[in-house]
Amino acid sequence: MLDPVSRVRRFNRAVTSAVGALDTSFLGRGRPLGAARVLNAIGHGRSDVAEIRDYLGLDSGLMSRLLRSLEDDGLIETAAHEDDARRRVATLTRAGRREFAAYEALSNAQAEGFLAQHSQRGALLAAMDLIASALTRERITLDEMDPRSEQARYCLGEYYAELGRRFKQGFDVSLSRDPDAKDMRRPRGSFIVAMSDTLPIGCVGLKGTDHGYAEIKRLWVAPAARGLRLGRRLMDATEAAARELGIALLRLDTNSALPEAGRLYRSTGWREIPRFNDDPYPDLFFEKRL
Amino acid sequence: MLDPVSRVRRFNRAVTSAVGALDTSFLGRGRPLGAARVLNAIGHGRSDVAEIRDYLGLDSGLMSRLLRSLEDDGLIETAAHEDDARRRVATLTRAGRREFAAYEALSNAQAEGFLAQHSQRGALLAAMDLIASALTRERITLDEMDPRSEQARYCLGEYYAELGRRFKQGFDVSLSRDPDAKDMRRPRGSFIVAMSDTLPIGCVGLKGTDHGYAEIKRLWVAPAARGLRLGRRLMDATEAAARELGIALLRLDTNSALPEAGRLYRSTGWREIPRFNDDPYPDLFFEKRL
DNA sequence: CATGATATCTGACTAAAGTCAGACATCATG
DNA sequence: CATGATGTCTGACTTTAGTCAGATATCATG
Repeated sequence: MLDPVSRVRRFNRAVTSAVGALDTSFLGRGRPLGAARVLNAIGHGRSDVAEIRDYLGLDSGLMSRLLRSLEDDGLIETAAHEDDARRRVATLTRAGRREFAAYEALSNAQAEGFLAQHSQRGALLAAMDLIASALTRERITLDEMDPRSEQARYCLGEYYAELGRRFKQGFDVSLSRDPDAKDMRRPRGSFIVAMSDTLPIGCVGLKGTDHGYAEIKRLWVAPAARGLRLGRRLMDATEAAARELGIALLRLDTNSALPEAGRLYRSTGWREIPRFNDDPYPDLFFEKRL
Repeated sequence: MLDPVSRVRRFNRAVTSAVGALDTSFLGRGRPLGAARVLNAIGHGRSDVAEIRDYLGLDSGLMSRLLRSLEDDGLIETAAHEDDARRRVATLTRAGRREFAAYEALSNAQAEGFLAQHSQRGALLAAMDLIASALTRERITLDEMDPRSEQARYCLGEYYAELGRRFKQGFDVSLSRDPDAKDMRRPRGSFIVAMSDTLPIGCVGLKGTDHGYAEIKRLWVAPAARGLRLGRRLMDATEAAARELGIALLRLDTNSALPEAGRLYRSTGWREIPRFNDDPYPDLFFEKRL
């Protein structure tokens, strides 16, 4: 009935009017949208004036006036940046925090209302995650993190849960050779998390060993981020980290129940090799020389 | 990592900036957004001025001025409505059609660009359909149509395809008792299609018989529209149509491979009865007295 | 055919958003 | 410490969007 482009455009129309409705609800607090947006940006932790201006795409003159109007209303205070007195930082006053909380309540109510009208929340949220990830694709960052960080542990938890679903025999991490965190930290290795906004959507570990090679472990991409070629980006980033650490040979193991992983490795210069460990889960083994 | 409300809000943020970008691309043609929107509404076949005003939510004074500016630019012409000289209808001139085509090209390019950056189109489009249906929920209409209409045939095709996927033995419509179109037209029966925008997203047929009852056939809801309680709305509408036609007893057959259908019938006053036909596919039979 | 309702248009506004040039203080650099 | 770059601010605009009170023409109705 509809070709793909028409389907995207139907989505655009639907979403345009929904965004308009959200904006209108913000006007209910008697403040123009521009000022409300600046207040909310500050409330969400963007204190640096230049950063807010950049985020909202505002002219410096307009930005200055919006800040002044919020200041006059007693909602924010501005001060010189402590490292650079040309820059200004804005913070909410007590009244500003109250006002910000009111906007937050509006946003939350809107979101809850939307969820409440739908009886299949899981599918709806999964669709929203997928689209949010696709739309913010250029803003996904790959950050090297401690494998014990909250973000890393979240990714690993999701990864193990997915293996449990996809392996016929399930997955019990205690039976697998769980890499020691310190093997995935500099200088022995590395752990990279892909972040979209504040949401971790993928990870990969580089585990140093004493056997003349390092291993790639825990490559995972959130279902919502699949199709964005994030797996490849994560692999490229780990290989770059490995080169930086002077690692010349990489190995990894995987399972044929994860065909997309095998395809990725084969298409990016990895060569299948015989089993090189006795982990019970993998049945495919690869190697790549850097 | 994220609770449902935060996930919805992440989606809102992503979408707000995407919508803003689309608006900005429209400004590239040197015309304010308001005028561009009116031009596009006319291009998409909304000729009646009041209808456009209602669709875009514009004040009559503003609308009038926007029309005048488009007219001054030679892009549209307005004339009195042929049935009611108070109303005006707007049509594109040759130059207007050219300009509209340029906007269409921008929209299409944007949609294509978005699709092109994603390697799992099917999943992305399914997510967009789902969200578009959820967002336009209040604008879904149930329209009685000829079962031979394009919209009805599209729904039936999707319905058969889904049965093929969900029945272990597949589904061959020629083996099933395919109802005659005239049995699903007034005065013997009815066929209702649920429309979202111009997209059919569900259907149900009421088939008149000569056995003292009518049958509900072909109840289908598009995957993108599930969770909106559309199945129930469709059933309510058919039952209303049946009452109108003086039908006192309804029957239907279904299959236990479609558990959501069974749940719907049981929760809306249907009573399971013994097999009443020799169709090879159904294994569950229901009846409801009106 | 008088009357009230409806659809559009015009004039006279206001508010919000955005633009631009230049002023000013501060910073980084040689 | 002179110089050019940077970040913010102010004043003086323009454009866009939106509001509101009539004016005008037409329609539906009794």
